[in-house]
Amino acid sequence: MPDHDHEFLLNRQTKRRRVDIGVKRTVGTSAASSAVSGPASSFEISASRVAKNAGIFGAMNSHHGSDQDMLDCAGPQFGEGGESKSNVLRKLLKRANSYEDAMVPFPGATIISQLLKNNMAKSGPGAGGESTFPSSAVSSTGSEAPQEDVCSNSSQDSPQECLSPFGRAAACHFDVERLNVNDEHLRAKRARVENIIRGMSHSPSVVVPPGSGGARPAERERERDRDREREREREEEGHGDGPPPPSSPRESFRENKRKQKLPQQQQQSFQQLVSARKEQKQEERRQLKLQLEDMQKQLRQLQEKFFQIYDSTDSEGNDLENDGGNLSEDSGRSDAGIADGDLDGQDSAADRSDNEMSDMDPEHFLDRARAMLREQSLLTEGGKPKREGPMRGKNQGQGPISMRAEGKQLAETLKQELNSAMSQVVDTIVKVFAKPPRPLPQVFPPLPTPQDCFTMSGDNPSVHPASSRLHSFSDVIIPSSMEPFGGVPVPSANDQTEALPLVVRKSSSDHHQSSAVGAHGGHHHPSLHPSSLSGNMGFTPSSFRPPFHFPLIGYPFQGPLGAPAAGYPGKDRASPDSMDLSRETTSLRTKMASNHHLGHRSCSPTHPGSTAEGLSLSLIKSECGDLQDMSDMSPYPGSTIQEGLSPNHLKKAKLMFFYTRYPSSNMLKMFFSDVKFNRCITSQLIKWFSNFREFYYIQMEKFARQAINDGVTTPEEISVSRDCELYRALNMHYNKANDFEVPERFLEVAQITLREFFNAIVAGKDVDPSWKKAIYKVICKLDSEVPEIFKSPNCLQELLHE
DNA sequence: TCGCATCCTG
DNA sequence: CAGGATGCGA
Repeated sequence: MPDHDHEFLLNRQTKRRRVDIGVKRTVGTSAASSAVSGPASSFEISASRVAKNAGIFGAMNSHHGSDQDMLDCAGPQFGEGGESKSNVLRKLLKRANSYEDAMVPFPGATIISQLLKNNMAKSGPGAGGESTFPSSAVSSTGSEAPQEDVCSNSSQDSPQECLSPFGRAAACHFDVERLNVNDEHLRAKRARVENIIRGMSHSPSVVVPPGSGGARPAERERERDRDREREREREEEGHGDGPPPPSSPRESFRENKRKQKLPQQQQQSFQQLVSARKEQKQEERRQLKLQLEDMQKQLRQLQEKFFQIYDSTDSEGNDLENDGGNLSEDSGRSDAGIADGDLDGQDSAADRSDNEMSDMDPEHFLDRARAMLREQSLLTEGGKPKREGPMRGKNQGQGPISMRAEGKQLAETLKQELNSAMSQVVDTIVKVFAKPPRPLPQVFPPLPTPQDCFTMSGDNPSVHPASSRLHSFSDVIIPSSMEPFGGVPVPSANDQTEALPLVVRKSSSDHHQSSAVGAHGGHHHPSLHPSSLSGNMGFTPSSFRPPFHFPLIGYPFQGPLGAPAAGYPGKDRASPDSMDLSRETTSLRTKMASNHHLGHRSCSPTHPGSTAEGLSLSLIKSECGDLQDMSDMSPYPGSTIQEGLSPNHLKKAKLMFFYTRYPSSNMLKMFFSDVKFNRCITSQLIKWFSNFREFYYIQMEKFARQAINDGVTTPEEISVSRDCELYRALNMHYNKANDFEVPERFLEVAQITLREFFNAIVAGKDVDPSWKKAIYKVICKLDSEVPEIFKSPNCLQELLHE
């Protein structure tokens, strides 16, 4: 919006300030904090999170467990070493995130290298007192391997390792002979475990976050080379404390790191014990890793099988024929997949042979799945014997075959379910909208009290009171026919076009539907309703009611109403109006949902006036109890309720202005009985008349002054006729089409008003800022009765066709 | 304080 | 014609 002048701006700002205050209050803390410190703090939060994640990335153990780990790590130092060590290991392996998750940030080779390196370091030269170098420089993968990396590695490795540098010193004292003896063994083990880990990191379930230094194939190669170098290095170091061979700075850093871990002074026996335990643990870890790897393998197999199942469901039709062919293909595929993601070839066979037993686990699982599927098929297809998997000649191929069949069956079952659900939904909808005319439930205008609602629907005991209540809409009665929709707010039910909610209650509510569904039918075209529902109210959350309510034309507010039936063909009468409405839709500036295009016709012939007039009645009754018998008085029953004011309503209001300049809200409700009244509608109508008056008085003042300027001296000289300028202006404003004969009384009132203005101006009262008030007081008493015809929602047609 | 009416502005 | 601001009366 353009800002015009300072005052406007000021006003705006004032208002805005108010709003902002409110916002501050509601959004309050976050807004205030975000003003200055908010972003910073949030950044800090996220930064800390990142740090934590970095911890996770940098360490096998996330920081959640680090405290405990540290405690555990500290344990051995105080004497309960063995127990806690194995506990730590178990804990590590049992971590909720699973081992492989923890491994993720670690290139498998690196982990193992680190682990083994730590182990080796213990058997490395006892060059104590070496300077400590930043461990980050040791990173073999180029990823920043922070100190905690080492620590957490070692924490998983051995508790003592966490106690760097002093605690580590204990662990890092070593036995040279033992190293020599174990070196080869260790190397072999290491290679093996590295391969395992590589295979793990190949596994599809192991996602190596990009940029986290994950072991990519090329990197792995380099890694392995580096590790070999390291081993060579260690060998050299192990045979003598000679100067480290000339190596790259990286290598020297690595060595320095190793030296950093070297002990200063420790008792040999304890170290030996520790070393022995380390060996044990190493073995244990290896076993565990192997197990883990096997489990991963099984997981992959499972994935393969499920993929096959879904493939078969996707391409059903030819899978029966192709099953045999696919068998080998599938088995080959799965084998290939395993081998591909597995162990770089070497050791894979041995590792797999280790775990043939555990291969049974997925099979068990699959058996269970098959059993379930069979059960399902029996239930759904009357126990048709299903083709069982043939003899289990091949372990790999058998699963896919039967799984294909079962998967296909599963797919069929699902399809059947979906089809039935969909057909149910469709039937429901068709029933709802295509049933023969029955008493139409109608959209209620705002019902201030539930009693009104009951009054209206109370005549019919079949209408559940609750169902005719407001449900989730504050001002809309959801007819009982909506109950089949799960009693959920209609908007959501319509918004969600999926069958889900419907399906859930389809059968249980079916007869509800059949009884209540008919209430919808009427003259509506079936196709009309979905659009109206989805387009106008579908997106309206039940908790949110727009200021100008969505139309519920399709849902007349009331079901079978024993109310007076006037047998009025409302549709015929209303349709012209609705046509007008649809023509003028675009010009309508009202914010309410423009429901007029559906407009004005959902009344049934049998229960016509009871809808609209009864509605207005209920409204009026709620606010002024003396009008309860208006339904009998109303000669124009038979229209439906609109949720908003249409251009025709505006036109009608303008015409009404010829009779009344100060209509009461009750009068408005009476005369706009086809509108579902609420506060906003009332305000809008009042505003309309206020605007009419504004224009009217402006014209009066203008012409009064003009008369004065023209030399008129006495009010008697002033008269308002149908050919005077004033009349034309007014007529142009309120009766633009000039298709309404302005009542004579209006001319009189205009004349009186003009003279009042004239007198006031002549008397100089216009210096008083509120000088018009006296005039208003006079004019407000000049209202005349508005013809009854204006009470008809279709008065425009009637009036304009007369 | 609320509702209404007017005034002002767009 | 609508929205906001303001003023006034109950």
